[in-house]
Amino acid sequence: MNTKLKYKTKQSQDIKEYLETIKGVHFTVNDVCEHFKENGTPIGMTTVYRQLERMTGEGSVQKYIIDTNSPACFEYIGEDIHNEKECCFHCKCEKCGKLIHLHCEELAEIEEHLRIHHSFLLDPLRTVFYGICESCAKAV
Amino acid sequence: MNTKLKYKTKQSQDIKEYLETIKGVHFTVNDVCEHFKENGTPIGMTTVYRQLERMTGEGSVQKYIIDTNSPACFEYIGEDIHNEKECCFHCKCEKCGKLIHLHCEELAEIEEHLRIHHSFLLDPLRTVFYGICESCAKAV
DNA sequence: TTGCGTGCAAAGGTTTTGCATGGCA
DNA sequence: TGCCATGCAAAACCTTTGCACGCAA
Repeated sequence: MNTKLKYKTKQSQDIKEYLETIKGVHFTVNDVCEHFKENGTPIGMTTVYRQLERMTGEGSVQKYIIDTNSPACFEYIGEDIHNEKECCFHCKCEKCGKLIHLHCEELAEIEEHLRIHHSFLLDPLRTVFYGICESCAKAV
Repeated sequence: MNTKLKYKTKQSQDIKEYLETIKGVHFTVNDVCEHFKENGTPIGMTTVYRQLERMTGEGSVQKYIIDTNSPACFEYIGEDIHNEKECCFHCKCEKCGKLIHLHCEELAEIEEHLRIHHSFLLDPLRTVFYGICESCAKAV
């Protein structure tokens, strides 16, 4: 599945260039397609899926599955991931569906706690905290 | 969506009875359908979906989304969950699929932290920690 | 009798696959 | 020229929805 890219095609380069501009931001396959459609140089949906799958395998892109009936969510991390020690968590609002990006040192301690006390190696990129966000809580 | 059950139908009772026998084990909608098909009293797929959705809303069933291309995973927790003030977390091993129940006071602090520092009301029943369990980590 | 739950069929949406074409090396 | 990446179309898949029927109260 994680086939290496052997040819440098215009599409794969365009996708990578675009992802560089939205580093750290969540997006869907459709978002990418729309961008290039508006840009005047449309890229096939299948190609986007395949490129993202490849990049996910390489580690430069992270894939999140938020809910059954919403499209998969991706995030471009970049190729220098190994330099960053920063731990990233996600909160998903069950009401409005908003996805919140958390870079919190204190939460990173969870990882340590689980490892030491429960012998469980947490995958922070895959783990999503579900609950109610601030604005939705106020609305009630 | 989370409509209350007003009539006690044979199907909803059968489903609940079956789930009692597989408490704490994860299953798919198809698993439930297959059980009743083999049992000689088939229950429609739609009904299973709707009952599980209702129970998820009530909190007696937890829903997990493991991967994009695999069906949603459910777990029957039971109805006595609300009597427990204890905070219950789940860890899911990404390799063997094992589901680990955690009753840890220290982890309950996450809830408080998210509420105070991030204004996020965590839903512990919905939240799953993903990672690698002890035995799978040793196997590597 | 009232109206809720059921279940079939169909729709809806996301993701994957087959295959011919075009582009990179 | 050889072969990979592309992209259209179609398939595959899970899940939801519409609607008529049957059953619980």
